[in-house]
Amino acid sequence: MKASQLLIPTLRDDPGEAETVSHRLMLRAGLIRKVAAGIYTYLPLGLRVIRKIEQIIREEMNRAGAQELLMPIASPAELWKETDRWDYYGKELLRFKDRHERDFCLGPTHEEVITDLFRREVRSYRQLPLNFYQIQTKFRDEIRPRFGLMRGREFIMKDAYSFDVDEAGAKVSYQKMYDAYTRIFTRCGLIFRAVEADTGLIGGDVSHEFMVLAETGEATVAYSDQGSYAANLERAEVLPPADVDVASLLPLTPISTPQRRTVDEVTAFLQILPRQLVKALLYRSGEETIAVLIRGDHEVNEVKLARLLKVTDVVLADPETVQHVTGAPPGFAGPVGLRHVRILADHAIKGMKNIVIGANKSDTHYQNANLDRDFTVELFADLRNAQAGDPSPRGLGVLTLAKGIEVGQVFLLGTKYSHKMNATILDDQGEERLAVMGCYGIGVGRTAAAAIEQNHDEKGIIWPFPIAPFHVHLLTVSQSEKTTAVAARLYTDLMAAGIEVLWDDRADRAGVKFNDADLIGVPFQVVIGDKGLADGVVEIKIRRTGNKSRIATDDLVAHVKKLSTEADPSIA
RNA sequence: CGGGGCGUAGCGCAGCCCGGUAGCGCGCCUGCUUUGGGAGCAGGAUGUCGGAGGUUCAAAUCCUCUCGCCCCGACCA
Repeated sequence: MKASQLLIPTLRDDPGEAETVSHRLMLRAGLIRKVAAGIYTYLPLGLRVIRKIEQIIREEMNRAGAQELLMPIASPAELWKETDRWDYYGKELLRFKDRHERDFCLGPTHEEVITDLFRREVRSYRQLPLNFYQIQTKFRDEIRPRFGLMRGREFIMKDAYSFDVDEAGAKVSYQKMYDAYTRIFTRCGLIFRAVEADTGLIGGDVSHEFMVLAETGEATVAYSDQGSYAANLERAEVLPPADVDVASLLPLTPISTPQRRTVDEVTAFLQILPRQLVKALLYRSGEETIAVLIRGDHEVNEVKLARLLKVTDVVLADPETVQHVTGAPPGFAGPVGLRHVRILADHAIKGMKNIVIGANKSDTHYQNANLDRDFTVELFADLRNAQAGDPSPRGLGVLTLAKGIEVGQVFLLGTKYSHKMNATILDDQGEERLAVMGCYGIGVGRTAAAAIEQNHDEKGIIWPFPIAPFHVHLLTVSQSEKTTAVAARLYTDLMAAGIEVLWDDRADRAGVKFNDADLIGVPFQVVIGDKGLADGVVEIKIRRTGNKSRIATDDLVAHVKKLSTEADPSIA
């Protein structure tokens, strides 16, 4: 296509509203424009990238045996009430009423709608397994949309739902999707890891997230430096420590710690290490208050805590509650003499001796507090975040932490939805059985954003070839008749050879075109000008490496074809 | 929702403290020159100063309310 006929509003300056790399570059390169917080228009160039990613997804989903359909974006409240998610999903579900005052919502995900379809249309195990997918706009009224397409409220998602007659079949379906996802993100040119994940609101038992490793990621991934173990930090298991402190018990001693509340303040004041101190944190879960003991240098993992308590979420208690429960302001809580609340502790506490801990009295801590002698713990559990250097829970290597962008997640749902919505089929014995489900999502726009996070330099985007908006950016750096004529011919020839070409035919100066081309990030730039044509050559620049070479005009098409095939074998 | 910040021309910003003519750079339009890494000269257009109310002879500027947006935290593809 010709740049003179496309809206590609590149920006010379960074827009003030964008901080992250992908958000900034998407705005600057003219891929997207904001309409409202977390809601964007995809401009022609941005849409081409989206369509490329969708196409890769479509091919791999089809190859994995899934079938495409399209569900509505508006869905009636009744379906959501069947699974209780009308209440459970909270404010993220954007609700509205139609003219007859009937409740509707914009679909944030489609388990209810697809399960409804399934129970109406599928009767027999002979029809299974089934896997339906769609690529569609979702709406989640996020608390805080941010980073452009990374976390929008309205976003394009591929969601798939598998139905099997039993758990074993569901696992096969799950594995097929896992494999398809691996191929999809590989084809998109991303460096990613599949990690064990928490199941959150969607529910179910087994889940993996596909994380694109990037500094700007919102999630933290813990992975073994030697083994295959990788998990979202929310879920990463921590083994109980092997070593036990064998020191002899010293007498419990109160010590004045005026105004020293935090771990840093107390340890500095007492000249001890954070690992010799235990924090007692009070959490609220519904009406209940729970004390959690955690080593000074560790962090509580609230997802683990909530799972242990079998609740959906826990929050730190407010200062009033702390005062009420412990009799002291926050910063001085401890298990010694603490009554009326359950006391849970991380495994690491078990082996500690002579610890420093809050005394439930303002400006006071205890030294040499000891388990059993001075306080008791109802339950020890894995309640902390993994840290770099922790042994891998699967025994091989130690954990490393990295930031990741979650571009996809797969869930083995089991019968959570089929049970609530009574989605049954007849098995080979003529018995009614609940369908066993899985669900599988990919954030399409987020994948594009993640690709930019991973592929850019100071000049702009460097698209991986398979998802680039165009393959070749043709730049005419002269307005001469000869240059224009050669460019027109190459433009046609390249397209005839199946190459997607963006021809910058604008009357701008060379510098403007070069800079825009580097910003937009099409993999190959072909520069046509009088200088080169005098020698019968054009120049080709590889955006990623910056390497430039001169190619005889007549050899260009074959050369580009070869480069393209190397860059994406699947187009051969 | 809590904390922080910002709304002035298409974009990036100054002006606000200390009330009185709305400004700069880029972009845009016209003409001439230029034409291989964001051109030069000349001329030109563009603002409900986010909105409403108030104070004042006078408000971008002070006060009150309100809306929007961004960033940090709790949620998620």
